[in-house]
Amino acid sequence: MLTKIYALLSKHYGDLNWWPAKSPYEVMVGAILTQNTAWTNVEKALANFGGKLSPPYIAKISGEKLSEIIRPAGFFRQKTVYLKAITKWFAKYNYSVKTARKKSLEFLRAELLAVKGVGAETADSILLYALNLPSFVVDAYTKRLLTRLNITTTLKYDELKNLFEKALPRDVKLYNQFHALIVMNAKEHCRKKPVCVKCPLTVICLQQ
DNA sequence: CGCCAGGGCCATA
DNA sequence: TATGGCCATGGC
Repeated sequence: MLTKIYALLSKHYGDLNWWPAKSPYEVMVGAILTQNTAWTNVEKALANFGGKLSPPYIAKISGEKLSEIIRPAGFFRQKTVYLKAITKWFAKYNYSVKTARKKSLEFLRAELLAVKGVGAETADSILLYALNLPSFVVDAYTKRLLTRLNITTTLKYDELKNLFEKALPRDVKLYNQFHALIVMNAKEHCRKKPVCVKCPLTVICLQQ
């Protein structure tokens, strides 16, 4: 079923090439800023950096200034702490993705989960979209899709993640594209309507 | 005006 | 383990 969903979405939307960011570090920052927050607000916060967004900059800037910059993204006090924390983690690898990738996916995931402000989804987003490692990302859109298609309603994060990873080839490009497709599809269609007329998944919806 | 958005932390039972 | 309160802005 998941394979079919992927095929339908991919055929309809084509290659999306996520994540919308200029650098791996910007992916990390975006992943934290978008926690329970509309992406449009994240864009405002990112724009406030005025092109100065970099690990050393975040490392040295004061919490007060950082809070002002990211204010539009909401939850700015905690996210200030989180950004400092993820940057401190990245410093262990000299702010280098190449260096970080010398460690295993499992090791890095455990490290990320130990960072304050980094939960399962944020960790997987960073692993997949910043470090290019095959860790499937489950988010609110993913859960909503599976619910809408009556596939599952009760599975927890790791269970959902395993569901996808067992059903699909362990491939970074595929994980990247699939999650991007789910987000794209979710943003394009009303989340509450059970019937999606113009949705590429209509074929599946009508089987319910 | 109320609802919600690409979560996660923490206290409590 | 599993709920619930909390965090905050901006679009609709």
